[in-house]
Amino acid sequence: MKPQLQLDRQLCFALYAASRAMTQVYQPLLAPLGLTYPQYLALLVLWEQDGITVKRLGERLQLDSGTLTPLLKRLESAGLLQRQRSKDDERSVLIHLTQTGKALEEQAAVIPATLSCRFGDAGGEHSAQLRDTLHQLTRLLQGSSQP
Amino acid sequence: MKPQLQLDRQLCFALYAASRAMTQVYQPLLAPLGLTYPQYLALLVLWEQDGITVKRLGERLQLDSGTLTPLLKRLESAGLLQRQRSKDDERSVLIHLTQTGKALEEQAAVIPATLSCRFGDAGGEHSAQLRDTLHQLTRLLQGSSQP
DNA sequence: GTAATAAATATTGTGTGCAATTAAATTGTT
DNA sequence: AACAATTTAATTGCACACAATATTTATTAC
Repeated sequence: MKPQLQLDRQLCFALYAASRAMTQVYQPLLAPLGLTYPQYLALLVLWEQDGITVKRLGERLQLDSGTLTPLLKRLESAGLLQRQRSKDDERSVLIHLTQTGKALEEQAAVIPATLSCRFGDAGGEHSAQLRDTLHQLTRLLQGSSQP
Repeated sequence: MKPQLQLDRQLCFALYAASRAMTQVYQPLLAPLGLTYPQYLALLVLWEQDGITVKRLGERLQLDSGTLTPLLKRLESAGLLQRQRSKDDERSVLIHLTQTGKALEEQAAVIPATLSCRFGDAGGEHSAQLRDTLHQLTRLLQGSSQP
């Protein structure tokens, strides 16, 4: 057995397990809103900036059209947003929240509060530091594949 | 706009993005071995402990049979392992690496070295600390859903 | 101004993840 | 022993991720 291959020593597995555990914590909070976790992330972006393109959304979430197109179609048929070709540049598709989609932000607003109640420090100093470390790591990892 | 809903403030998104970025770094290193990233993780466990059950593997990876059964079938048809019902308890399925599956460990062994070369500290103190923090977080998150 | 190139999205196909259900075997209880 | 409850995998169905390709539109070269 090669020690450098032990599962529990792998940063990659620690990330993978933590990310999935996090998703599972969100899932019951999102179910009442009829959202999946990636759909929620997409809406976080749209609540910040409505009327952006699929490309811009993909940049924020680090997801490509292969993932976003069907996801956005589902949100569209749920009545939360509309997709329409840009008139300036007909290659682009603009995403606009509907009133329903905008209104959902009110219900989503309680989620972070619920989580910090449940986990104490979840919104605090410690978690902000971890978050920043992870963002740094992400940049480092992404930088390596595009020299 | 509600500040507590900003994407970049969410620990959950930092995790999600980092985990996917990590997977993408591994992907080109695993492709020559004919492995996907979750398949690699499963093999990490099996190189540590051959002949375990699907249940035990699922406990280590935090994955259920819905994910593992098809994944293991693919590894079986790739000739890396065999699945057989336990004679002691016919509910269980034992997983045994083939010679090919065992031999693959040699090729996989260079992956951690490649990564620490590329990222400097990737195998060092700093990353070990991040890894432990993430494992703690995972335990915290998992504990909350099963009181 | 047209041909080549690039950019944005959509489509296709494969492989996860995971909830929910099913099926079979084992264990516990009476 | 008989039967209920539990355990273990497999199956089904849905929603991502993502590579690869196709399609449409815009930009660049000439």
